[in-house]
Amino acid sequence: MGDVRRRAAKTPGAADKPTRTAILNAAEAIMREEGYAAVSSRRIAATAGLKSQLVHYYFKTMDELFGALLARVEEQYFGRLAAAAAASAPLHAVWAMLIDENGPRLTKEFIAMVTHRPVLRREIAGSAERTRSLITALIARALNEHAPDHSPPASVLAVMMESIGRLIVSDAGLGVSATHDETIAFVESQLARIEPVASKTPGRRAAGAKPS
Amino acid sequence: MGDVRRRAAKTPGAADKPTRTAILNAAEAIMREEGYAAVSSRRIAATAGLKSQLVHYYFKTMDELFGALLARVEEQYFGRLAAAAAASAPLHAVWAMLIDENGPRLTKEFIAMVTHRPVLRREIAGSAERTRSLITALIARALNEHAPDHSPPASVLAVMMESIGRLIVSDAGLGVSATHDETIAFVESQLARIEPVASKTPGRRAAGAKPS
DNA sequence: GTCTATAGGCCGATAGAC
DNA sequence: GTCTATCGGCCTATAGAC
Repeated sequence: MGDVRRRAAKTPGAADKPTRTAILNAAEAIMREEGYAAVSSRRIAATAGLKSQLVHYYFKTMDELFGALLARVEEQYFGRLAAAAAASAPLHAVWAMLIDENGPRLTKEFIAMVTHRPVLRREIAGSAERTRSLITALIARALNEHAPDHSPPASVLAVMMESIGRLIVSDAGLGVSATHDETIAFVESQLARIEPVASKTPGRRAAGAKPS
Repeated sequence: MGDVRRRAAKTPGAADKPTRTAILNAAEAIMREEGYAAVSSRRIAATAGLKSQLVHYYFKTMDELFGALLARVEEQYFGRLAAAAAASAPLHAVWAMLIDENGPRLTKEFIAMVTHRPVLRREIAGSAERTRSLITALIARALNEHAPDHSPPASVLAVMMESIGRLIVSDAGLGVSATHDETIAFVESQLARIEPVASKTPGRRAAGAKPS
């Protein structure tokens, strides 16, 4: 029992076949380190220690491979996003995700790839919209509880949060980081106003005052 | 007189040779429409109506070609930026540039290309820093004249302005534009506070009150 | 499922005629 | 400066043996 011969529609081994996973892992690694343009069936095979034809066995075309990789990356990403949203300080958690290099690196790569490989445009656009509305909802909820004097609408704040995060990550990729510290400090000071952080870890007294 | 046989160091015909220009034009067009990965000597030649070997005559390597294109794009970009900075409402003019699709499209492509072609990283980083400090200076000047109650530092505002602009352009490329109108409206309302727009075109009374 | 073999194409780059 | 000719390489993808 357990494996009742289930049928996968699209590709051999719907998801968790180890070789398939190895292929996607290799593709993701190459994409992250050298950009989407460096991802080829041969490079993938070399990285994963396979023959390049196996790549074509699991994914008929490269478009299909990139689609599968995108799906996997999205799934992980929204999983992490959901976890952040469920944390005690959701906005702070989401913000931490946004300025973490590793997350947006692939996102950026996929967005850039759309110009060259238009097939994935709708999927990527949908993903972007989904992220946007999730963050907007989180901000709206926080605003509802701690409304500051006159605040921009939640949707605008969501755009600001996301865009600043992306620029910081993009700059970091270029080796530019001059004004990041004060930008991050500013964003976090604003976040603290609509989502007060109750010093979670016990033992130390309330955060905020540095002993200097 | 006039052409005293001047020597160009790097490539045949330092700058304004028509074929060279045609090559760069073609490269730029392809890059803009299909992404950096679609730019090849053969595609360039086909677009410009040349033989691909001519591309290699003017640019020994593709890296050199992309470097030359970057230099040209930067020159145009900073020219426009300087003009905007000299306008009567510099921040508004710069903002208009930032959310104009055509400018940042190539910038984004070059930034994405860095992952794949690291040679240009320093140059692109320098360009980014130059833009950043120029915008920061404009904002600082405006803040100095019309200081609002409590404003973030100019450098942070510069990051915000640039990042929001980039996200809007990026979204537009994906076909996402749900919250752009209100975002743009918000940014412009903030800009108007630190850089009042004296209704330039005469005939109508002061802007701001809509007859509805 | 993994292999060998191979077709057919675009790529960067060079050599040499004119 | 522009052309023809060409090398060697990497690419996607398919056919077929095991």
